[in-house]
Amino acid sequence: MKYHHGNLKEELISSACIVCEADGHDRMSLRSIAKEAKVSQTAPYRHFKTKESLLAEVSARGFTELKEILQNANAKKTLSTRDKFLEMGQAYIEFGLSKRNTYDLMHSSVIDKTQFPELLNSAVGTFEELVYVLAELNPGISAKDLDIKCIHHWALVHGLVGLLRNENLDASEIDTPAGNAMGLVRSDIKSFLISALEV
Amino acid sequence: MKYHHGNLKEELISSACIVCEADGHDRMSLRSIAKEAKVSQTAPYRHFKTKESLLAEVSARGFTELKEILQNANAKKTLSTRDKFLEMGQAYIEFGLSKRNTYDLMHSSVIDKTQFPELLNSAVGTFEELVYVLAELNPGISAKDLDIKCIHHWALVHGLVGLLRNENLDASEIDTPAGNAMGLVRSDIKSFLISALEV
DNA sequence: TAATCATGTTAACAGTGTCAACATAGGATG
DNA sequence: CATCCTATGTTGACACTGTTAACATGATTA
Repeated sequence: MKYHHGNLKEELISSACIVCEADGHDRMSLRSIAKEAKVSQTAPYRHFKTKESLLAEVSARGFTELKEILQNANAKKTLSTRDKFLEMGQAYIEFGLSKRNTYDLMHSSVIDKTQFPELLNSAVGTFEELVYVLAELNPGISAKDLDIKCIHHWALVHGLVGLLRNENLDASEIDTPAGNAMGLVRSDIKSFLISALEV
Repeated sequence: MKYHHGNLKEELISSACIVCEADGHDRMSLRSIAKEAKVSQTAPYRHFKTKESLLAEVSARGFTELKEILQNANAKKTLSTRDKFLEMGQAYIEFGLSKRNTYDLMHSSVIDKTQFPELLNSAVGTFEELVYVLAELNPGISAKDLDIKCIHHWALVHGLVGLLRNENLDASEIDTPAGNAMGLVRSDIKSFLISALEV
């Protein structure tokens, strides 16, 4: 029986990633993941100053994963630039919908990103990947217009994820225009992106 | 000294609205708002089954207020349809930025909207207001295309609020393209909307 | 007047994040 | 090799949380 765990920090983070995605970050307790690692309830405090710090780590991994996904979409050499762009949009939305709770955490206000510079960098990194395609897609565009275009498209997919995820509009049994349209969009995200992004 | 309060339910709700906006819904405790109403910590349970029910009420009021704001923007008779539409977009974003924490709650997953039909109705109501302007702006459009257009524009403003609110990208001292662009957009939301909505 | 019932209170439970004080092990230093 | 330091673990405690059960009160109604 060893007193020291040896790899506790890493185990806590990866455990937290799993629990966060499964239950949501607000239902995750430090104590429970400490117990899962078969360690006392205060052991995590040797590696994370607060619960928020651990969550920041989980969030950062989410951004890293998202960035990789976007890079992969953008790296499909057989596709045209336009199609790579569409692929990225779809990939982004699919990430938001499948890693629902992680995505929630990534945009949650429980973590003050200004206090976690690395996390901020990860978040910013996602944006940069978008800059590359849009620059390729709009040759000769000014830097300012390019940035604004990025915000525009980022906001669109981010907002769509939010609507599809949070509102439960189409999951409800109530028959509403909003719900019906939401279901329509969800069933064919690519068509929606084509019409919305106008590319 | 009266044993019965007389108007506790209403006072709890309005108190919760204030605390939620001030501190965020996750930092609000039932006990604290009970104390604020000078009532025992379990008194709220005579009026709300759970904390979630009280938050649902707060959320519903947020949607109602947002709907009124949008209606007001849409009711400015001196404006053209196009300008009314822009006005609505701006009003939506300003609401999201000024009532930051309330907006957070409204789109938070701590409330399962399917369990609160009235809340779902309120949320859907916001959407309907958008349908009216867009129908006026696009005469002859099919119902399906109209709904999809609504989602498109709703997602855009919703997503923009999310980016401007949560990321802290432009508030950070780190100089990044994302941060700079975010500041740019924030400083002139109307111009952004004109370019993004392409109306 | 008497009974009912909505609305309040008190006491308690299990669970939370966090801190202070203590224990142990393994590497660095003499 | 012996000793100390430091990183990393444990135990115990504190104040706080949502929630329930059991009881108290007072207004409405039969």
